[in-house]
Parts: sequence; C-alpha cells; structure tokens
Amino acid sequence: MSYFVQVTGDENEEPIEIPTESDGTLLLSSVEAQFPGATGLKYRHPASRGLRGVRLHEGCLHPPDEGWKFVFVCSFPKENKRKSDDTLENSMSKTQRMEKKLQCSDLVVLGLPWTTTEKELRAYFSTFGELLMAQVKKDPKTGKSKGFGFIKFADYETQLRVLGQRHMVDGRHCDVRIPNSHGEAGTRQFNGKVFIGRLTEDISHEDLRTYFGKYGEITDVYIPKPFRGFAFITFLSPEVAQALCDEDHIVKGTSVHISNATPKGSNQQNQGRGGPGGGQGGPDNWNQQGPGGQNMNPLNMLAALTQASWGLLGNMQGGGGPNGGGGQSGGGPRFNQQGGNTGNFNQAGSGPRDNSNFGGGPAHARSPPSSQSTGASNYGGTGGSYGGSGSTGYGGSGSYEGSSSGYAGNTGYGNTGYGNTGWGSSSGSGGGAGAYNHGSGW
DNA sequence: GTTGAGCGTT
Repeated sequence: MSYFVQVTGDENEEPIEIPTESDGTLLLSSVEAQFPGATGLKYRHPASRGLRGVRLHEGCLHPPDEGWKFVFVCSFPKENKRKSDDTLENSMSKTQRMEKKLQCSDLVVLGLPWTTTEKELRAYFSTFGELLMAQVKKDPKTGKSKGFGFIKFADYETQLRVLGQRHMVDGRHCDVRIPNSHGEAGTRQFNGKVFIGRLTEDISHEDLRTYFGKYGEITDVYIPKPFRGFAFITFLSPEVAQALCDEDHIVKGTSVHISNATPKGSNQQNQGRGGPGGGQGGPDNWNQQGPGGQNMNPLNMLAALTQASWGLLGNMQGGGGPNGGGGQSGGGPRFNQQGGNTGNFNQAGSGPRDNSNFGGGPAHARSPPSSQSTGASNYGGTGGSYGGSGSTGYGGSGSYEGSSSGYAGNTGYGNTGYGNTGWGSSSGSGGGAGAYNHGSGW
C-alpha cells in the first residue's frame, strides 16, 4: 500500500497527492506525471525554515527523516518553471480544436501483481490523468487476477505519457502497451526514445535529465545495469527525440552520441513499418540502430512522426505561414542548432518561455530556451500552438538542403497513421521534390 | 494455496 505525498508545483498552489512506492520512495516519474519537467522536490523545513531538497537517487525520491508529511514543491530546471498544467492544457485544447481529437485507445497493462485489484490499478493510473476505465482480467472461476488488465485515459496526452515509461504497480514493474489482440505485429507506438551512446559511468540519471530536459519533457531515463556504456532517454515529444538524433552532445564533459532507438530483432530501415513492430517493451527490447540508413535522416523521421503521431495530417496543407511557401510545398522544417531565425520549430511567441508547446517545455525548440530567437513559427501559425488557428504552414523559409517537400496528405491518425496499421503512410501529396514524404516510415 | 509471457466472457 502506498502513502500519498502532497506535491505542488508552486508553494501557492493546491497540492496534488501522489502515491509512493511500496518501499516508501516516491518516483520522480510519478511527480513528473503531474508536474512535467520537474526534476526534484524540495520542502520547507519547519525548524530551519529553509528549503531543503529531497534526496533523489536513480529516479527515486527518498523521504526526509520526518517522512512525507510536508507539502513538497517541485523543482524545475532554471527557467523551466511552469505551473503544473496550464501550458499542458492550453496546448492540448488548441491541438484538439484544430484536429479531430486525438483519441485514446484501450491500453493493456502487463505484469500486474496477482494481488492488484481494479481499485488499485485505477488508483495508480489516475495519478497520470483522468481514467475512463480500469479493469483487471480475472479467471471467472477462481476470481484470481490473470496478471494483466486494461485501462483507458480521457486525454491523449496522458496516454502518450503513460506509454512512454515503465510503471511500478504494487512493487512490480509493469508495461503499458497498445493492445494487439489481432495477432500480428502489433502496435508499436513511437514514444520518443533515443539511444545515448558513448556514455560514461559517471553520468547519472539526473545528469541526463538535467541536460536533456532542456530540449523537451523527458518521461523516462534508463541506464542498463551493469553499466554498458549507453542509456535510453524517452521524450514526451517524438519530434524532440528525432530532432536530437544523430547529434553529439557534451554531458558532464563527455561527448555522448544520440541516435535512434529501434526495437531489437528487426532491421526495418526500409520496411515502412507497416505494422509497427513489437511492443512497447522494456528497455531491453531496444537496441541501437546505426544512423546510417538512407531513410534515417531526422527529417524523414520527423515527417513521418509528425504526421503520424500528432495527427496533423489532414490539415497539413503547407503554406499560409508567415514565411510560408504557399501551396503544399513549404520547405521542410529545419532544425536550428542555435535557434536561428529560420527555425521552423521556434514557436511564434518569441520568449524563451513559450507556453505553446505541446509538452509544456521547449518541446519544439531545437535549442535551449535561452537561445530561442524571435523567429516566427511556421509550425502552428497563430498563437504559436501546435497548429493553431489560421496558418497551418509547416514549411516556410527554412528548407532542408534546398529541397522542398510537402507534409500534407497523410492518411491520418487513429486507425491508419498511427495506432493500428502503421504510420509510414503518408501519401506524399506535397509539392516539390517530395523528398521527405515517402511512406517508408523510418 | 503454485505462475510471470502475454492481450480483453460482456
């Protein structure tokens, strides 16, 4: 049984109760579920009146000597501070307004303890967001749990978030996946996972979170033990993950290499991932795939991912943006290394604290907030949302090596583009060379 | 009374 810790994003806000693990620790991921971008907790000690940090080790927050009896306040990296949910909900509503609402699917929860009840299942997953359904499958005769269940969330972002990480229910690691009841390959949902190579042992979970948190909200960090020289980081936004791919970054003085994390056992660079492969499995189901494949450039992936996973397709008509190239052939998005003016991923709002990102954080900024320029956004147009009203221009002035490509014409989201059939299915109706518009997925 | 990869009586 777990205890509930009162956590707030700001000292003046009403706390949210977040369940601890059975060992009494509180998972940072549980906190992040409610407070995206949080990197730790602090509390005001009654005696010293000072703020004290909560010990964090490998994603587990350890209670102070006094226990979890205080109200704990989230720590955020520098300017990343944000109120718990305004950014989230703002961007969400915008996203949903412009698109048919991103629909949640039932999710299967594998690996539940035999003893976990529906109530407990609900209690746990409710901490991520509104839960519409929770059931534990049982043997009709004995009434005993079969060790798995199903849940469904109300908000798609919640689903994304939950899919993006491992879970601990009643002391057991559980996996949440999109069900494949129809036998075949099943549905692998891209969850923004990247492979971090050339890692050194002195780089911790926290180091990775701190460093890469600049680029977007992180939902999971996994460093295999014993140490193997690499790690996986999962971003809430697949775009952020893809944008970082194939880059070198200096973390704690070490140059680590970021590349795509692909499911083990299939080399599917060119297969279009028709039936998205294997599950959303644990970290060990992933291995590195060399970045060299011809279709593996970030833009390709971005195209597919953006369309597929965010369901912007039907409306991705290009043009119209401030710098829009008209028609359906806006230039491909260019990711600015340093937030230059051509950055299509800079949001319209010019400030470093742009509340229009999907994940709340600098989700689409290719660079840390501090270096964001005032470049107009072609990503969403008005309001700088992920497809706000008005412009839908994805393209714009920044092209990729001069090629232009359309982003329109994907087949959609729910049952075709993303979830169940595959998501390399862009039809490529864009103009120009269409270089990034193939249905080959990645 | 056990178990630990998987996929749902409606």
